[in-house]
Amino acid sequence: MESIEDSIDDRVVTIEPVAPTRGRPRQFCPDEALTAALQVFWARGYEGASMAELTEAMGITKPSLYACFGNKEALFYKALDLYERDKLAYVQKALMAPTAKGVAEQFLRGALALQTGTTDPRCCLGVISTVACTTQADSIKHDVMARQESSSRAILERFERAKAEGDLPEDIEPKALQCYLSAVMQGMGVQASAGACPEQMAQLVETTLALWPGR
Amino acid sequence: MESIEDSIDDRVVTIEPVAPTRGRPRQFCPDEALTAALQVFWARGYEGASMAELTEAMGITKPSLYACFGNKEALFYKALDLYERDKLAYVQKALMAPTAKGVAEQFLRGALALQTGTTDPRCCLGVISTVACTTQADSIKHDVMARQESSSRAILERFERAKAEGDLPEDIEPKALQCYLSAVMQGMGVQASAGACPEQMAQLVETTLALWPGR
DNA sequence: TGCTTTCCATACCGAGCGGTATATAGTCCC
DNA sequence: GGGACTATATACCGCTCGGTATGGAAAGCA
Repeated sequence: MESIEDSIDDRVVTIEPVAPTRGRPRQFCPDEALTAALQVFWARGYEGASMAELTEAMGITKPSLYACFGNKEALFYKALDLYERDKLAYVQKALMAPTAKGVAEQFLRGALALQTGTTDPRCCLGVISTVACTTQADSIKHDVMARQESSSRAILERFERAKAEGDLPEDIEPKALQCYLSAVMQGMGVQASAGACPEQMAQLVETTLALWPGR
Repeated sequence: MESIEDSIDDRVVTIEPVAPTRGRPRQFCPDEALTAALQVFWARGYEGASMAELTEAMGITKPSLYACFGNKEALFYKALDLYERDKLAYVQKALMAPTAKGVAEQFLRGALALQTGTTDPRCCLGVISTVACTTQADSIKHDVMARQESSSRAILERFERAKAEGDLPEDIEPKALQCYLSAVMQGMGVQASAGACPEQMAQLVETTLALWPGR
């Protein structure tokens, strides 16, 4: 299997910045099609989403999909970019909260809102990809893990600053607290995937906040 | 697709209680084969494990597998029984701890030991099955969720008793605390699946215990 | 009106999937 | 020894998978 480095390198959510003026114009909107593809990947995971499902949801045929997006793997990466941009926008805002507890609150409430909404699939796409990609798609898994790692590092740095600023007790290790917060959010994703009711997940968030150390 | 009710109903880990004295004797040990199958399911999930992988790991051919275990679904259920019996034995012991915090500690340390061992796959088979079964295998998913639900109920009842006994603060809801503990353990599974190092996971356990309310 | 270029629709490809038909090998009862 | 019976080995089934070849349709340019 060949790598698709070139299609990974220029990761842009907008597929075709400038429309070619020659030839038959395409009869679908790439952004809308990508949004539909994201819904399918989000609901079924990378390996669980078949090309038949994808093309049907996107409203296009397979040759159109391959011409526009490359292949299944490249399509997933572009959908992942869209996911990060649209659905994970709360991450940047959360990191700017004034205290460590405020950061945790923003993260937990953001994840809760994402996972108890009615329009989008439940669970976190990252959790699905991390746990479910086993057979061939470990390049997918590694990429998703790398993205999660970069966000974990941002939280860690924020918590280190918080400890310096006195938001956290002396006996709390920032790294441990970041792992802990990540674990709670990932656990939320698993429970959402299992169909937990929104009230329970809200209780989970409140409990975590009630037990949070420091301010 | 036909249901396999009959093979689900008589769930026994030991496959054939009495060996038939007639005909050619089978040339493998069903229990050993099932143990090998469990390792494959555990590493790859239900849908990720192919019959080719399973038969190779079990050291038998496909007709032997089908004659002895039924089909892939029945094999998974029997492997799941074995998993619960062998790997989740700590659950029963954990419920008998004297305090709520003791229960949580036993659960967290049991899950930690299971997920940082070197011989077995990481992550929790339940988490894998809950998150990863999307396409056809929702009967698998529902069965796994039902088992998890029964264990959740046992924790809930234990926490209700703990609250009556004064182990938990008044403002802590047992149901919320059970969801919280489950989420932390499921999050541990996700991180183990992502390849987190044992030290980090141990820190996660310690942090959770340090923040635990009550005694 | 050609001609080039790009996109769409249908049908198809090899590979792998879960599952099985068939024939052969091995063990007990008579 | 000869059936009856059961397990094994090989080859195969229909199906779906991701991906593609091919021919025709729609646009700009001449």
